[in-house]
Amino acid sequence: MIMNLNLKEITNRMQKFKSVKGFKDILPEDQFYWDFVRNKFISIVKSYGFERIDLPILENSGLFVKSVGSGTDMVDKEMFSFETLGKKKVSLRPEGTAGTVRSYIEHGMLNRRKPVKLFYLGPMFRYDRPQAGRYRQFHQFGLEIFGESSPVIDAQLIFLCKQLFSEIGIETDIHINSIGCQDCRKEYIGQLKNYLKKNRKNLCPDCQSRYLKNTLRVLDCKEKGCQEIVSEAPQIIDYLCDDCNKHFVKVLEYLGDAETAYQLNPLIVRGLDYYNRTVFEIFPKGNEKRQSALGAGGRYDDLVRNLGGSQEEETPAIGVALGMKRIINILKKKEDSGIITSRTSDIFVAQLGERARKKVFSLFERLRRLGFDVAEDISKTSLKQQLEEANNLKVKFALIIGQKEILDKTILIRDMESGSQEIIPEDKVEKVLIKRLKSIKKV
RNA sequence: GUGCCUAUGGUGUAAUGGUUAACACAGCGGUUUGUGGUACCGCUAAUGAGGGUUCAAUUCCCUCUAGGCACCCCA
Repeated sequence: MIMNLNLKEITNRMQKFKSVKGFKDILPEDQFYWDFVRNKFISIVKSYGFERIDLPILENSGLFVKSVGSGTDMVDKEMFSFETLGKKKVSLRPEGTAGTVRSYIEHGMLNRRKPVKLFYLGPMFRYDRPQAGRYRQFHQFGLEIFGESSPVIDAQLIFLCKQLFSEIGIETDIHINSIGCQDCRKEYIGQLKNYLKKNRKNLCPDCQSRYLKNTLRVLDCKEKGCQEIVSEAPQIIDYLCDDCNKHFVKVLEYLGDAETAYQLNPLIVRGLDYYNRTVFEIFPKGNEKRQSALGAGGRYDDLVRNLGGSQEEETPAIGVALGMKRIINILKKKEDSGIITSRTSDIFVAQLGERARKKVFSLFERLRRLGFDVAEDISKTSLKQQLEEANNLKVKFALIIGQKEILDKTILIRDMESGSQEIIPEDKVEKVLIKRLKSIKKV
């Protein structure tokens, strides 16, 4: 019989079968954190009127090319794409908005009462090089609102994000900007190019190419030289058209009234093509490094039409995506997160001998159906091992059934804290347990 | 894709160019088999892979692999 395995030997042997780079298991001991965050988010978001939508992980590659945009790194270099046996080009979704919009159009949701508020959660995939807070499969919680252009919606969504985090004990900084509509952005990019042209020689090599391909991204370059140049650059806010400007001012106004602290950050431009007007990013308080962003979002008023939705009717929209793992990492670091991180129960059912063991089958089920939080370790034979497990589960009472109890039709009830025991008739178990658990909870 | 760093039981750490690689936690078992938490005892279990230098390598060097970090980009 194999007593103990050498894990190294095993992993060497199974080298080829180890988990794929950047793809992680979520182990049982971490599930408490995931459940905690998911449950909180879902319940809050539901009370804000969002409905859940579950979308396929695989979409036609074209969907992302058209929405996120060719020319973005996400689409050009980071998608897990392949051909199906039917020669269709498909990709693992690198983000959630595109699929949600696709579904919105495909199922005629434009006929629903507006605004249509949806939330999703699930894995996304990007072929990035893994590092702190970044994985190739990562989990997002996303919110999308369709059919409402009012700036109050922008403000509400941002406000809601702030609430989500504060409810799980994380304080955040919101960075916000407006990148205008297509028209004013075009105007601005022209101006920016003009300005950068003068300093073009001093830009880093990356920015040289950004200048041509994706001028806006020069704004959030990390190079000192570029930052200096950028600090003097024209800001998009000064080039917003009337409508965009009004919209943005209103958003800030609503946020101000809701006492949601925010920071104007003219350097936020977002890397995806579909954004317009309001864009924002959420950071843990005091930590504004790019890779620690907990979430980001913005308006995408033209995306529905661009993906083939109603051409006559406007479908303005806005959304946000939150990175689950980064959130959980923060919670795990916090000593006092208020999350119970191990399995617990109220009652443990222990047995000694074959007849008692058979009895426990039905007793356990009887108590469980009555709503008790009950546990067992039915494969064990020694009482010692069973009480040990009862202790690990921090149960209040252990029920012990052995030969004697079977014959007498009784049950031994042990108070795990005090160690005192009492023999009670089997048919009174429920009553006694209810009474005792109640009295404990009162105290 | 570019640069840098790391690799010792399941986990966290220690030590060494030379006898049996140490410690803690976890796991398993025991302290007379119908009693957990505390205590005591015992057991299991490691130098990522390959090559080189050397009488001798876990230690020094190279390659590979894996992991991490920063950049890029992003949640």
